[in-house]
Amino acid sequence: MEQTLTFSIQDYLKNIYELTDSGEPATTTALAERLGIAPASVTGMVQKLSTAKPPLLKYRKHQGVMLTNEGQRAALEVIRHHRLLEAWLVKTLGYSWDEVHNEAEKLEHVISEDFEKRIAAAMGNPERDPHGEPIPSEDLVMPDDESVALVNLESKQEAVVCRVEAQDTDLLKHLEGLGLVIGAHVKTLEVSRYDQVMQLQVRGRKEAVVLGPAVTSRVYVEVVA
Amino acid sequence: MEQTLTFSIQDYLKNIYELTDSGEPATTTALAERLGIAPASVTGMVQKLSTAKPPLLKYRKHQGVMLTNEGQRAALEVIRHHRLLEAWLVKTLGYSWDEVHNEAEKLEHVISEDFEKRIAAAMGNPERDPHGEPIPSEDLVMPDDESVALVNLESKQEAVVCRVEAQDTDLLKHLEGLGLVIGAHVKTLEVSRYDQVMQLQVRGRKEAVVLGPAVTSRVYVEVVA
DNA sequence: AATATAATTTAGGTATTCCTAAATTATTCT
DNA sequence: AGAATAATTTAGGAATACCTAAATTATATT
Ligand SMILES: [Mn+2]
Ligand SMILES: [Mn+2]
Ligand SMILES: [Mn+2]
Ligand SMILES: [Mn+2]
Repeated sequence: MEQTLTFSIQDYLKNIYELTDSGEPATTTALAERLGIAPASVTGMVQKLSTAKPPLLKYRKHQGVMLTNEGQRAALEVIRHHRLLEAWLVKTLGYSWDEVHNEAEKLEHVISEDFEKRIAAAMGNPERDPHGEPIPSEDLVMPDDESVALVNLESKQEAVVCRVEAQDTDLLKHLEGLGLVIGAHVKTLEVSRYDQVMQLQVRGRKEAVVLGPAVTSRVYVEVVA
Repeated sequence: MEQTLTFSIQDYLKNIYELTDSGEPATTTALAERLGIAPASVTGMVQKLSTAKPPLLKYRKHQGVMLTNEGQRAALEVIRHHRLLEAWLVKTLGYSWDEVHNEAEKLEHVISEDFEKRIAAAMGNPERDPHGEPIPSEDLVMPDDESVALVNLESKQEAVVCRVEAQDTDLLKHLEGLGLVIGAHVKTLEVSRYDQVMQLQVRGRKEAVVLGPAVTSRVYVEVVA
C-alpha cells in the first residue's frame, strides 16, 4: 500500500527537497531546525519514510537523507501548490509578498488537483511565484533558474533582480523598502570580499545602499550583458 | 487554557450546530452518521468537549448535546468560512454549485481571519452562499431565513426558490436539471399529501415535473403574494 | 410491568506525530 | 592516536482521534 501523505509528511518532503537542492544530503539537524521540531523526531520520521513502500527517502544512519524519485514527485507537488497559491493570493486578493507565505503554507496541503488546475489556468500557468521562485509545471518539472546571488557579483556589474530567498515578513519588507523587488535594475559599485559588504545602486533611487551578506546572499539576479 | 480547535473539533461543532438548529439536542448516533465515524468515538469526543475549559458543549448522558455560547461562536466561525469559500469558489474560479462543497470542507479549517476578510470584502459581504444558505456575519450573527420547504406548500401557490439543503453532487445536478436553482419561480399544481408527491411548474419550462419528498423536503422557497 | 430492541457508553486497542533524556556514533582538535 | 565535542539515534512516553466488542441504559411493545 502507498504511504498516505499526511500534512506532516508533505512538509518533510518539501523541506528535504529544498535542503538537497545543492546535491548534498539533508542532515537530521538541519531538517529539525527548518521544521521546528526535535532532531529525535526527525530521525523517527525519516526512518519511517525510507522504509515505506515505495520508499520516499534514501537514508543511511548518520549520513542524512535524499529524496527518491517517488519522494521528489510528492515534494514537487507540494511546492507547486505552495507557489501557485502565493501567486494567486497576490494576484486576486491583494496580498503583499511578505504576507503570502504563511497562508500558502497551510493551504498547500488541502487544495485539490482541480483547484490547482483552476488557479494555474486563471493566471495563465505562471512560471514564477511572487518571490521569483520557479513553479514546477503540471507534470512536475522544475523550471531552470540560472540566477546568481548578489554576493557573488564583481564591482561595476549591472543586473536584474529575479528571485529572493526569503519568507519572513521582516526581511521581505526590508527588501521592498530598499527597492530590491523582482525586476529591479541594480549596479554594483564597491564590493569588499573581506568584510562581506557591498555598495549597490538601485535604478530609480537617489542614494546607493550598503548591504551585508544577510541581504546579498538572499537576493538573486541575472547579470545584464 | 483554551481548548485547541483541531480540524476534527471544528467539524463536530459545525455539525452539532446544524443538527440542533431545530432546538432539539443532537444525538450521538445522528452526529456519528454525519461525521462518518463510530458512535463510540462521538461519545468520547463529546465528553471531552463538554468538560473542556470553557465547555463547548452541554452534555448529559443519553440526552444528546447542545452547543454552549462558546461552542456556538466557534461553530459559526467555521460555517462562515465554509459558506464564504463556497461563494468565492463559484464566483472567482468557475466552480459549479455541485462541486464547491468538498473543496470548502477542507479549506474552511485552514484559512486565516485575514483571508476570510479579504474574500468577504472582494464579494461585497454576501449574505448567502451558492445554495442559498445564510452566511453568518463577521460578528457571527446568522441572518434570518424565513423560507419553507416545498413539501409544505398547498396546491396553486407561487413561490421563488431561495435555498436548497443539499451538498451531494448528484442531488444538486438533478435539481439543476429540473431548473430548481436559486431564484427560480415555481407554481404548485397538484399536491398529494398521502403519497407525498407534488406536481410543480417551473417558470420557463415546458413540462411540469412530479417531485417526491427527497426533493421537496430539501428545496426551500419564499411564497409570492 | 416485564421483555425485547435500540441507543449509548465503557473498556481496551491502534496509528500518528510529537516530546525528553540517555546512549551511541562521528568528527574535530591537540 | 586519544580526548573532547557535536550530531544522531534509541528508549520510553504523551496527546489526539479513531476503532471494535462488550456492557449498560433507555425506549417501545406486548
Ligand atoms: Mn505546510
Ligand atoms: Mn515564495
Ligand atoms: Mn470540514
Ligand atoms: Mn452551501
